[in-house]
Order: sequence, then C-alpha cells, then structure tokens
Amino acid sequence: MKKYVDVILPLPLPKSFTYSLPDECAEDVKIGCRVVVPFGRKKFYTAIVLNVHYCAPTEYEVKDISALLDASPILLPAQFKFWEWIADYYLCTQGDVYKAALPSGLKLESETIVEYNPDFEADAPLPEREQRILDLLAIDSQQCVTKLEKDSGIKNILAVIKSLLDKEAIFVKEELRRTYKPKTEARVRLAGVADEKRLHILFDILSRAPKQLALLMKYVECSGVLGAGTPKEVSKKELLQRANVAPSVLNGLVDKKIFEIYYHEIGRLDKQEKEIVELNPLNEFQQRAFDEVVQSFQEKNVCLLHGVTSSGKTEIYIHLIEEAIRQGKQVLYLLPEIALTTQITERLQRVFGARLGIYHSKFPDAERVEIWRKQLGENGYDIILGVRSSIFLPFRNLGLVIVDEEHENTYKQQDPAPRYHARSAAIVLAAMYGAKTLLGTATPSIESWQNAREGKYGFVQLKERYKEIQLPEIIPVDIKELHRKKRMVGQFSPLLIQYMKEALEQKEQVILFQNRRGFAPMVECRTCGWVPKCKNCDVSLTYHKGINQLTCHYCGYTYQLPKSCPACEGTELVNRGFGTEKIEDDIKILFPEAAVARMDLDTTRTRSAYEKIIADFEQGKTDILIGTQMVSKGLDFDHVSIVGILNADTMLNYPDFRSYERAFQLMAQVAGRAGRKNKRGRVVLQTKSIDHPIIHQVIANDYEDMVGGQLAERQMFHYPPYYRLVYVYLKNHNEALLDQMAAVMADKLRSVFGNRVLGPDKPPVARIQTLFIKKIVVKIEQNAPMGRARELLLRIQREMLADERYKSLIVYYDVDPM
DNA sequence: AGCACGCCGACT
DNA sequence: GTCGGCGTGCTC
Repeated sequence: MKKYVDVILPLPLPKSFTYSLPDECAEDVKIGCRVVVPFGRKKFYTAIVLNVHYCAPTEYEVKDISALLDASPILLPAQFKFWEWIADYYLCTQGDVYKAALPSGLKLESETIVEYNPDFEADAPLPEREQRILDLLAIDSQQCVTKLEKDSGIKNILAVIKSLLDKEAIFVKEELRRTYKPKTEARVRLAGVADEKRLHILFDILSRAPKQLALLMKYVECSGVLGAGTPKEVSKKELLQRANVAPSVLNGLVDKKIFEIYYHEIGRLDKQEKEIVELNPLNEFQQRAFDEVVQSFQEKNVCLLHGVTSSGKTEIYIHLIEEAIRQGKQVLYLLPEIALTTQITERLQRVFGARLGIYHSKFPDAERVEIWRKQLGENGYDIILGVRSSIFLPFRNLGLVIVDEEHENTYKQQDPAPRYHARSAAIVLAAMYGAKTLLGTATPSIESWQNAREGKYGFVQLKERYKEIQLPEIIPVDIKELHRKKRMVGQFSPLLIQYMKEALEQKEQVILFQNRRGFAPMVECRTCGWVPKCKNCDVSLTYHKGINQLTCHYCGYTYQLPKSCPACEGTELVNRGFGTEKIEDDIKILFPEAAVARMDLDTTRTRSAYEKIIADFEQGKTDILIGTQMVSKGLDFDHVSIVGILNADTMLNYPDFRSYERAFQLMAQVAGRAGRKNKRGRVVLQTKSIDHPIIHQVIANDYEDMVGGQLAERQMFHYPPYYRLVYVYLKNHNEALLDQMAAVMADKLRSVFGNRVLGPDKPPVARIQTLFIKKIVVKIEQNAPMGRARELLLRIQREMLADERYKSLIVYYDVDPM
C-alpha cells in the first residue's frame, strides 16, 4: 500500500502538506525526519514529517518526496507539542516556528542556478539587459540568480532570465544549497604496507633527504606504527608541528607515494577536558535563598528569585544546576543575547567543564547544528547555556530551566514571527517535561512580580550584596537648570566631568550610559530643517559616521549623504541627536588622554569584537566605556567608580506603557555596575525631570515603591499584568483602502470584544517597504479564557479575508507585545 | 514565502 | 501595437 507523509514547510502557511513516499524510503521515514520536497512550480524545501499514513488524498495530485535526509528523527516528540503551543498561543503558523527553531544548516533550500549555453548563437542583437546577463555568464558560466541580480543591478531579473531561457541562450537548474559541511581534518598515513621491512627500505631511500627522513621518523614515533596494535592516527597539522618542517617536505613524501593524505570527519565542539574546580560554598544568605528555592519547587513549578545586583545569584544557579545534574536531569540556562559573555561562560565552564554546551546566535551555524545533533543523542549536554532560541533545542530529560535577567525584553522576539516570549515559552516547555523554572533578576518584570505576589510562582529574595559591596550613591543632576544657565558642556554636567576627572586621576574606570532609543543620530538641514527619510519606510534615516552613510533602521537600505539639501540647496547639513558615537567624539575632546571605547550595536557586530571591548575594559586597557543598554547587563567590573547616565528623559518619555518600568530597570542595572570592594561607587544621573517619581525611586533603589505605583496605573488603564494585550497588525499597499479595512476590522472586533478594542492607530513606523501599516489593540482580562479569544480573533480575520473587497489585506498578530 | 498568471499604462 | 509594471491566487 502506498504510504504518505504530512509535512511542515518552512513557510508561513497555515496547514501541512501531503506527499507520497517512493518505495525505496517508505520503510525508513519516521515522524520528525527531514525530507526534501518539491513545492510550487520549481522550488525545493526541507520539510519536517509530522505524520506518516496510508490515506491517499483525493482533491489534488500528490507529489513524491525528493529525498529523505535523516535516518532517525531530528525532532523529539516533546518538541512537536511545544511547537504546537507556540504556534497556537502566538497566533502564527507551525512553519514560522520551524523556521525559528532549527539552525539554518538543517534547513536546506533550493536555489536557481543559471548556466550559459555554449552552443547559443544570437540571430539578432539581444536587448541590453539580456546581453548584460550573458556578459556576466561569460566570466563564470554557472551562477545563482541572487548573485546575477546583485551584479547586474537589474530589478526584475526573472523576466530577463525567462526571455533568455526561451531563446535557449541559457539553462536553469535547481540546486540544494548545502550549508552545513562537516569539519574534517587532514591526516597522514603510510601508503601501502607498513611493516618493519618496508620502513627500513624507505629509510634507505631517504638517506639523502634528511628533512623527509626526519619527518618519516617523526611519523613512526607519533603513530607507533612499529609497536603492537593498531597505529594511532596522525593529523597533518600536528605532525608538521612536531617535526618542525615545512609542508613542502610532506608534499615531497606524498609525491613519492610514501605518505598519503586522507580526511577524517571531526566535530567542531570543544571536547577537551577542562580543569574542573570545586563549587564555591554559598554564604549564609545565598544558602538560605537556595534552600527557599528548593522548598518552593516542592509546591510550585516556577520560582522568582529577586536578588539585588552583585548578590551572587549565579552562585545559587550553579548549586541548583549541580543538584539537578546529580538527579540525572538536564538544565537549560537562558540569558538575554547581550548578557552572554565570556565572564559567565568561563565561570560555568570552570565548574561543569565539558558537560556545558553554549548556544548563541553569534556562533557559527555549523556549530549550532552539531549541538543540535548532540542533544538528540543519549549523551547530550547536561547544561545548555543559551539565548532565546535555545528553548528549541532537543532535550531528553529536562529538569530545570533558569531564566536569568528575566525582566529583559530581548527575550521577546519582535520580528519575524513567531513573536514569542522565551520566558513564557520556557515555563511552558519546563511544564511539558515536568521540570522546574527559576526566574532570576535584580529588577523583576511587573508580570513576574505579580505572579509571585499572587502565589502562582514561588518567591525568594536576596537582599545582601556579595562581599558587602555597598550599593552606589546616586546623585541626580538637574540638566534643565544647567542648560538654562549655559553650564552644560555638550551632554555633560560640570559635576559629571569633575567626577570623571577624579576617577581617571586615580586610575579608576568610568561607564557612560546613553540609551539609544529615540536618540539615533540624524542629519538635518540647518537652513530649512529638511531631514532625510527612507524612500520605502516612513522613518528618518540614521547617520553612521564610520561609513559616512545614511541607513534605514527598518529595511536596512543605505543612502549616500547628499552634498546639499535637496529641498533648499543649502550646503549645511548638521548632525542632530546624540548617539553614542557623538558622545565618544566629545569625550575624546574633553579627555584626550583617556582610552575610550564604545559598545553599541555597531561596534559589536561580531562576537570577537564584543568580547574584545569587554576584555579590554576588564584588564584596564580602557578608561571610559560608552554604551547603550549593553553596558548594563550582567557584567562585573572591578574598577568602575563612576557611572554616568547622560539623559534619563529619553527613557521616561518613550511612548509605551512599560517605559517607566523599563527606565527603572535600566537605571538600576546600570547603577549596579558602579562600586568596588572597598569604595562606594557613584552614579551621576542627569535628567530634566528631577521631580519625576521614577527618578526618586531609582535614587532610593526602591523597587517595591516603583511596582506599587505601576501596578495601580496598569490596573486603572487595563494593561498587563491585569490584561493581556494582542496587537493586530494590518498591512496593505493602498493607504486609503487600508484605512477603510482597518476601520471595518476594528468594528468587527468591537462587536465581540466591546471596549477592549483600541484603534485602529498608525504605529510609530507607519510604512515599511511600501506597505502601509495599521495597528489595533485588543485587551483581554488576564483570567479570561485565552483559547476562546484566539478563536474569535481568527474568525474575524477569516471573515475579513472572505470579503471580495478586502482579500488583499495582510494580517498578523503580536501576542503579549513588548 | 515565491512564483506564475493576468490585467493596465508608457513606450516603439 | 507590445513591453513591463504589479495585484491575485496557489502551492500537496
């Protein structure tokens, strides 16, 4: 009987697709295996088998799968359940989840390759664009479409290719791009027999080639080929190193057919055993917190650990991990992207050695593929330390999930779908495995705080700082007043400059913090006030001094900086706004002697760049570190005596219901970087709103006061944690039609959800790549059944799209937006 | 998503 | 009159 499979494709399509299995692989296909399938007219995708059955579809013609990629599943059954939950809860497709979950090395896609036909002779001169493609193909006869498009600069390249194809000037084929290559090592062995007799003959032959002879001897020594048992394998690199000869010597021996080179597949993962140190004993307060956490896990699945900065939360995590491993369980330790530094990885590596695996988006993809594979087997890592996406890794026996810095909003994926929150998803994942979740932070998110207060989560507090480091002194500076009196030097108050001077004189370090949000550097015409904007998106462009270009932060499009203003022809285009780059320039003028480093998205593109900035600062090579929120995360520096918060108002004025909460968290975290073992640190907090309650709460480090105030507001205005939010985004090319559709959709929503619906509104960025956007907010009571609300939302979406007039509407959701 | 088909305006 | 623009629909 013919066998069929239902598969998930890596596309935002709501349903699965059915393919038939050719007889050769009918027996071997299992749920969770990857298969290559043809989809649409020419494309091939890697799909995941969801289901194997004998039920022949009748509505359409079924295609065969093209290939089976796995002998055994690469997804464990528990993961399917988890994917389903994510797709359901966050209102996206399983294909969206699949795309986010697997490292790209496991998702091969086909690519169209264009090949030149050498027999082609043109009857007539070709159109210019077609000729241009052929000229490119003359250089390299086989190229992929994307490359040709880039090199030729032709916009609608498909039409040109189709025309050339009709003339039989070119051929096309679909090829699977194999992104994952196993790492191999070149190894050396003797060609032919390797007994003592032959070796003596070889020694004689080489008597006049001393270098080659020495290399052969070294090989004999390394491989133990004359000893008993099988000779050891010898890597080329190691042999050359130990014999201390040039590669040409080895090549000579290969040419003489004495040696041969072969390649052996090796893993990329670090296997070398590290020296393992004993756990640090917990101090009295940590021990008490540890016991309380263990206690709370007796009754509750989730526990919130609220520990002030530098209270040694990590040490408690380490002891909990140790405990979980002793019980034969696996641990997932989540960190926000920016906090995953060498500091924490080294600390864990020292204790857990090779039992620790690290999963980070800045690691090479091939390495992530290998970690995935290792996790599938029986001896996966005991601990995975990773970012948001590591919740998708396979686990056989998960026992504990730690979400460190749980308040961090980078745990929420913004774009593209799935727009999931790794904290919430991790709690669900843990529950599926019967595992426990620990949320740790110095400044809990209001949601988690509320859950703890209501008894849904356990709650443990740790109020004593480690080694009695004092909390820093926070000094507010009213820059509104100083600006009025013209006492400010650029972005710096006299007090901050004075403190910085003192610190630098005493060889102490300084951190300056400038929130990026709302403060991107822009260019403005001094004469008419013209500001360059993106031609696709409704945003002003950001100026990057390093590359002297303007970039759109939404679509990534770059522009040359115009020489004169296109509106008034004025030539004075000035820099507006104070990004970290501008501050760096000013500091270099104010403190020419000081070594300055900047840490923001631009300077930390690569993992090594990021680590270098931190290492330099740690080792005192840098005196002043200027940065965005990145500097606030989980870094412990020993010689920072001054922290400057340059402008608190950018955080307070952000138009978002979470802005006060976030401002408090950010400032509290940044302030926590100041202070050393024997000297109290100082934080200069510059603000124009000196009387703002949040400023007072930061100065007093009064988290509970902040929460109290915020909870009251959230309850009054119907926001989380009392209500769940769902943002409904609507997109269309036609602005007028979009407005109309948004109004209709909002009415429909109001007819079911009543006054829980807000909008439609224009979001801050109302147009992205020629698509106009509208946003409708739906608020749902925290204790209302979410499943029912989701059904209603989806029903209304179906109704809209069923209408002849509205079928060009694009709808997507952001559940629990940040 | 990505690709083909089909309908409209600006050019030879 | 055709070429090439993009809106619409379908993919097992």
